[in-house]
Amino acid sequence: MPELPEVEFGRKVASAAGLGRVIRSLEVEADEIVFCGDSPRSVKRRLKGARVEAVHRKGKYIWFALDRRPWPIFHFGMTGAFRSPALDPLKLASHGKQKDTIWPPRFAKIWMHFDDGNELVMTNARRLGRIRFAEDPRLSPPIAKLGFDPLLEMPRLPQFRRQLAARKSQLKGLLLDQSFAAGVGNWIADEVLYQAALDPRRRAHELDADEQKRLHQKLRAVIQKAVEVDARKDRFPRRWLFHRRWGKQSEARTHDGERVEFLEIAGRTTAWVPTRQR
DNA sequence: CTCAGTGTTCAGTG
DNA sequence: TCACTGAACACTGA
Repeated sequence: MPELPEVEFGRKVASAAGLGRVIRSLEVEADEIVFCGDSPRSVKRRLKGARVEAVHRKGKYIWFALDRRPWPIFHFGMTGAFRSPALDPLKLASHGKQKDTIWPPRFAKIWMHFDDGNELVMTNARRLGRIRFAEDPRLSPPIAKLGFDPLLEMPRLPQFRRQLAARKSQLKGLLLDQSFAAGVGNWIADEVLYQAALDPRRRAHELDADEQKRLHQKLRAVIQKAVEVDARKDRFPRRWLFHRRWGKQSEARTHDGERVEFLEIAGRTTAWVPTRQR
């Protein structure tokens, strides 16, 4: 589920639930993997009684600015999410008529109760997500190494051109590299390359001026649009490759009837349209 | 029962 | 150092 747009929606959920409020109490799963070795007791000690002064995101990471340190950092892995009755994606997606109104949701790893009665849960079914603490998240290991966030700090074209010229990797691999563009994941990389009409195997440094410009424009546009609709797939434009890429079906076609093919690049399934991407 | 998978990290190779 | 690959992580859901 989570690439930049989904994580940004998670930030909104956390913000709606907890911004400006005090964490009065919390339940914490004993999970050494997800909590990076921290015990439930130490997680509670750090969070209980703290006020959430801001909810930040960079790339696929979310962290809280609390009124005391250290601050918690959340990463969803492949299956995590924030859930809150204050802003529930499942309710939104089904116009309120969802059978999945179980609370707390399955696979809850941390369940925060705020002083006004609001609640926030982070779920993580496959345990590839992480919750860790840092004195200054923006300056510490995972987040400090990230490249630009395409929603918040998209470089201007001249600088983007220089960054491309400095990289010899394949475009697909480059877009997935979080130290280049933070928050791009597998489907966004494919969508951007499809819309920019670029072969995912092309090398970054060999793009011509027009190709650089298309990549720059589509990277920004795809992410902006997905964020604008709160990462709701049913609201992604109908002509996006996104709707056609799942299941590796040999008969897959684009909106315009072009053949969708599949490659493995950088260890990930890559959907692309050879008749269009050069 | 098998297996892909929307993510990250690390060891190993060239 | 860079570029890249493969494996590991963990476990659901098809």
